[in-house]
This record gives sequence, structure tokens and C-alpha cells, in this order.
Amino acid sequence: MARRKPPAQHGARSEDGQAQATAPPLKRGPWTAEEDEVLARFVAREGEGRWRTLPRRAGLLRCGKSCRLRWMNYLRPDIKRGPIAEDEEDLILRLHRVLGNRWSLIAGRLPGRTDNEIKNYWNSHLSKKLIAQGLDPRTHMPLAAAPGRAAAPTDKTTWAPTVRPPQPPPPPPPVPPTSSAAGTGCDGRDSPAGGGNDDLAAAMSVDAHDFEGFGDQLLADYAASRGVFNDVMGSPMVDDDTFSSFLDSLMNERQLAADHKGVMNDQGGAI
DNA sequence: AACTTAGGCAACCGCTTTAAA
DNA sequence: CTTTAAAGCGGTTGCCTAAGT
Repeated sequence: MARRKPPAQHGARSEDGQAQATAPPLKRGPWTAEEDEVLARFVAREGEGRWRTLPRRAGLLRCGKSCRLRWMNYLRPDIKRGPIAEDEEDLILRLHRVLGNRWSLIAGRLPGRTDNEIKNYWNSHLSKKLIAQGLDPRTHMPLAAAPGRAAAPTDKTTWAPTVRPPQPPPPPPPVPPTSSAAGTGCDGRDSPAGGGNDDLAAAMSVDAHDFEGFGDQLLADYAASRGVFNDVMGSPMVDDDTFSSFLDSLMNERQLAADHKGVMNDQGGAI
């Protein structure tokens, strides 16, 4: 639907800003059906990766970044089209409360949805919804509750997750015993070696009380019951598997609730 | 019917992180 | 160990469309 501005043709610059003497100017703006076809066919044949050289190999006048983005957000066969369902919306809300604007992580928990799609949906729908409910979309805290809000950055549109540790430098990597998180899926951010789920761990550096503060009993209960959080020094004591199962539990709970609701409705609320 | 405004979304930009040389 | 290239991410931009006047 949305269209990009007419190709600005910012001179002959590669995606990294390196001058290119003789290369034809890169095309920008909306993708045509023909380009989509070329890209999709090429990726199907050669596989993903090596985005930088892909355009040349595929015969596209696009930068590698653009190709990757187009593939990730539009052409991938597993992309789910259509409106965000109610349960998906609910899950996004829950995950955002925990993860903040880690769109790729959130998207990783919603099969077929892209980070860009979720980000857009958040900015255009959910944030307003929360505001309408009197909640700060960045913190999920009541807008009126000023005192607690001090910690939340208000200058930018971004916010660190509710669970961001105050000031101190990020805790040293937990050093997972074995890297169990490698290549977990749709979103590669956490797949390469090293990073692992560090950002997840950072995101989880909060104690259960933070959740109780604004009434998400699910999170609080889970945190308490599983000992996910360590109050001492606010350091996260969660490994990849634990965190993963925690996120899974978000979905499972939601599913259970939905199923339960469905059953109740089907049976007229009786049993 | 014409014009204006707001919302939605695809695409781009710049920065960060990771891997390779 | 340092440098460079590649990939990925979040934020922002700007066009299109629908709704409102």
C-alpha cells in the first residue's frame, strides 16, 4: 500500500556509503512485481545469505540491504498475511511488556509475522490502545503514576523494557554452559555465537515485583514459581532454556485462556 | 465534488554486533 | 589483536488511501 518516495538515486553509493565509480545507480522505492519475482526465484535457488552480493548475482539494481528487507518482510514463503488476530495482539502486548521494543524477538514468537509488521502495528494501533486505557505504551504503567515513571526515558520514542536495569553497566554475559540458543529461528539476532540470549537475559534482569506492580499476575507468578529472577543485585539468573520456556508459557497461558473461553462459550458457560 | 487531515504501512537510514581476514 | 566486511536491528520517513469537512 504505502509507497516510497520516488527513487532519489543518491548518486552512486553502495549501501555502506562507499563510492562506486561505474556501477549503475541503485534503484530505490517500491518493488515491482518483476523484481519480486527475480528475487524470490534467486533466493529459492541459491538460498538466503550473502545479501551484499546477491543483487549483482541476481541481476537486481538494488542494494543488498533492500533485497534482504524485501525478502524478510514480504517475500518469504512463511509470511503470514492478514490482520493481526486478537490472540496475537494479546501476545504482542505481553511480550512487549517484558522485552520492550525488541521487535525481532517479539516477532520470533509470532510465527509468520515480521518485526517490521509488529513494529508498525504497535506504533499505529497498540500504543494508542494503551494510551486510551491510561497506560504508558513504553512502560505499560499507568500514565498517572508519575513517580515510578521517572526511570523511564521520555525523550525518545524508544524505551528500554520495563525490565531494564537502572544505570550500571550491563551484567557480564551469563556464559551459558552450552550454547543452546544458537540458530533458534526466524530472527537471527540471537543466533550467531557470542550474543546468545544475552539481550534476553538483560531484558529479564528484573525481579518479579516489577510485574506485580502493574498487575500482570501471569508474569509475576511464573517468575516466582520458577525462580526466574534473582532479586539479589537484580542480576538475571536465567538461562536460554528457561527464558524460552518462559516466553512459551506466555503463549500457552494465552492459549489455555482462549481455549477455556471457547469451551465456556460453546457450552453456554456451563460445566 | 473538492480539499484537508490522519492513519497505515513499506522502505530506507544509521548504528551495533558479529564474523572473517 | 586489529581491521574490515557483512548482517541485523530499531527508528524514521514519506507515500497512499480513507475519512472528515
